[in-house]
Amino acid sequence: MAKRADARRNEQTLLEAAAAAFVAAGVDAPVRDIAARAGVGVGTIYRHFPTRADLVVAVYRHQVEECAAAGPALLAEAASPHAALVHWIDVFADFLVTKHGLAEALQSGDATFLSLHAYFLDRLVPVCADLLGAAVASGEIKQGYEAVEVMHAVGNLCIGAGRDPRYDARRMIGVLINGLRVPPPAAAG
Amino acid sequence: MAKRADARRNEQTLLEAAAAAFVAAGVDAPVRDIAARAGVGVGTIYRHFPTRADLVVAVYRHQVEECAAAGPALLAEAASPHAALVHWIDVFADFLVTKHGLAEALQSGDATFLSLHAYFLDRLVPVCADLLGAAVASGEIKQGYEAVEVMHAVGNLCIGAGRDPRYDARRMIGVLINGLRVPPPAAAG
DNA sequence: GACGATACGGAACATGGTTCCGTTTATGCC
DNA sequence: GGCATAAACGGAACCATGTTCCGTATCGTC
Repeated sequence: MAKRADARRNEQTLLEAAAAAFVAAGVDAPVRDIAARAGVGVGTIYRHFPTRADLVVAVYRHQVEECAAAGPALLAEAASPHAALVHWIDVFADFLVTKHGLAEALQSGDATFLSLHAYFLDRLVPVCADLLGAAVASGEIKQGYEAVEVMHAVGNLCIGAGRDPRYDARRMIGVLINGLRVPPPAAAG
Repeated sequence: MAKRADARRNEQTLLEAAAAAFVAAGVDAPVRDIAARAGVGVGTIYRHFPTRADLVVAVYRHQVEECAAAGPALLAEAASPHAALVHWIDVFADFLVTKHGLAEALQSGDATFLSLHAYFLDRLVPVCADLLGAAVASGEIKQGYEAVEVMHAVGNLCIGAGRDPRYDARRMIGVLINGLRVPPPAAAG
């Protein structure tokens, strides 16, 4: 038999409650808070989403998929592979920066978030690898850098964005990507 | 009256126990563990080090001071301000990378570590600012970047070092710093 | 409407930080 | 040395949070 109707309803309610809680308190929002928002018991959360990572992935799956889909699209549209790469990384960084605590969770090393990390990598590293490869092939980016390390670095640079007004994650990501260019790089300010 | 002798002894014991616990379990080592290592009650820890940040700062103070002192020394010795900057950042990154969980704690945003963050910034940002300023003055580094953001970025890039063998924090820091060079940058591999 | 499978709720448990206070110990004084 | 006092100690108790478990309620079917 398929899932029961109430279960399906609860799963949806939970996703909305979790999304709201994540906005309000970050992806570490207490389980009890999420349960309370959804009007269910904590047991119900664990039944639908055995680990916190499952819940986070479920909440952000759409956006991760959009980000993944944006890669080939940008490569097709943009003026150059390098431009596509820069733009895509901007999309990726936007996503991380606007999700309170997500960048931290991704890199926390906390076992709770291991499968979250894995999902992001599985889904986005191949996309990034294509962009990076194209930019290398076009002679704009140095070869020898792996997509996974670039993603890791960009993800790291997103940490703390919005906490300290003196730190602009996108600006530093720009510096990093500039450091990947083959000389001479654009004299970006 | 000065501090009691047993108190002084305990403080020392605690510092050693904490250092050992930090090596074994990272800077988030449970308070009870540290207390057990030192053979004291948890209350004793809180009396000597009201916040976890105080304890961490006490444990690493020497090394932070050494790092701060290395700045002017490198500037005096190195072939160029840029070389001094690169070398100093390497020293700083080494420090963070070898202290399990320290980079994460610094950027966690957790209130527990706020004063730790503040101590690092107070102590090291001015040093970095001097190096950066010298490298800008010598025409090797683009102007317009603040020491605090560079430090923040470098600290961020140290997160996860040693957890994923595919990620080499120093390599990515190298890319970042290369991105700060005035064109043309060295064609570093 | 009754029955079995499914799902639910929330108490109970585990873990880790933090507080508090009764007890112990060091120190200065006689 | 013995005592009074302040300082310091230990660890139980408390709080917050994640996680498990099972008695109860609900759904879907016959």
